[in-house]
Amino acid sequence: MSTTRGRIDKRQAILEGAFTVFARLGYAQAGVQDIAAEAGVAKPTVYNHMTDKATLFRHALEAAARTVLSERLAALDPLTTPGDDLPATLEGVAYELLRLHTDQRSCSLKRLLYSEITTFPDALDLVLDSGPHRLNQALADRLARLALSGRLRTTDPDLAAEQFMALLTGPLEARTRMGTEQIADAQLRTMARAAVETFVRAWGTP
Amino acid sequence: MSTTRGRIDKRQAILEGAFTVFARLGYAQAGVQDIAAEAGVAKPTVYNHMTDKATLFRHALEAAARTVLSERLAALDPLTTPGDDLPATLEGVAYELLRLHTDQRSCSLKRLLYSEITTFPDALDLVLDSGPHRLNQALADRLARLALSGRLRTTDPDLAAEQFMALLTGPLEARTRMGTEQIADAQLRTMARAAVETFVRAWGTP
DNA sequence: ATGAAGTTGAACTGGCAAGTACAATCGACG
DNA sequence: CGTCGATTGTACTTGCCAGTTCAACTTCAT
Repeated sequence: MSTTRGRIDKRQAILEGAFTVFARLGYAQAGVQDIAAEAGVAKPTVYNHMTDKATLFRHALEAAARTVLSERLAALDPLTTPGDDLPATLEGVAYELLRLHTDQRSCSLKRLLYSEITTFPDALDLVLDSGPHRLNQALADRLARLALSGRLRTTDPDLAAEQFMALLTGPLEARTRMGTEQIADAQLRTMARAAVETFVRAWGTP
Repeated sequence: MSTTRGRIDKRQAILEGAFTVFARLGYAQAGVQDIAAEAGVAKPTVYNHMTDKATLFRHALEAAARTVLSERLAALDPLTTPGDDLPATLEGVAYELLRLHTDQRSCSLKRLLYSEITTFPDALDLVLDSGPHRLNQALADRLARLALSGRLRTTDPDLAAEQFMALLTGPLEARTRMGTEQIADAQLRTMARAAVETFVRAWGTP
């Protein structure tokens, strides 16, 4: 096997520590030393697992992206079995998505992507392909089912999914000051309600 | 006066050059040397005008933000005298806003903000206060007029403005791969139309 | 036990770039 | 013309940090 597991995989600790430190300081400011410390590991150990600071960054991003995506996909589950009250179900999902979109890891991931897009153009493929694109796809699938069963009037589920997410997460940027400030739970609920109301007014069945 | 103008103000050239280079390479990778070259100026001259690389960055951001904001505000003008066909007017404004949101300077500004938010927390105030917040305000004002004259059914113009912008620019992120790819003009028109259609379905008067 | 693989701390190298010092130059204005 | 201030090129100091080396140490499999 490639890595022995004498202790609980250092590799995992390194990736998590790397993401934490990169998120806190940015790529340039983060020292490999800092990362090693955060992971509870010596600097040479980092270089045992990763050839480069750059590849360390890429792998850390990739791991974080995977986690974030799976969380978001899970949040869509209630849409497969919507109760009698569609708006209520939508609101629940919307709220959950907002919560996930405002948490620490998501915000940091987005910031890191934006910041290093110039120096790591390939990081985009690494993350986006396993990112919003797949989430949109999944949401569109659910919405298509709802349209088929006559509970939505949209003819283009992909567009509907795109707009649903836009209504939901668009206002976040301004309200969280680009992810630097947390938002009260009550306000998240209000935002979810507002987004769903507009969406349903536009595309719901009377 | 603070700066003589023996030649056409170097200061301006420096700020523009700085923004260009910062946008191209990111803060860390951009060398003051590069910036001086881009501005057609010697390195010590840069330090004559700016004490620091950091303050140079701040001033460059601030200047760019001012430009971007004024362009966007100007795009709202048609809403003050909407013709008989409100959706058409909205579409025109929407398209113009999309065009501005996808241009080089806007994208770079957004990227730079996101990337250096950790190292320059104060840059947020510098830009955001003169940024989306004021644009939202202006748009909300226009929408309030429309609501008063019975052409929109919304009761909360601020919310309406927020959602209009969200519907419009939300889909941009995915489609431009976070601002790294340009979008065909025709597609911008389609997106504007889609956003306006949904907005009008939700809040327009029949 | 014993040896292989991995880990550790510390110290070292090398390169890169911020910021500065300085002497030569340029341009404006009296 | 001559002076003053800003500008220029160059070269230097300085600090930082990625990446490496190495010898000592831990862990585990056989």
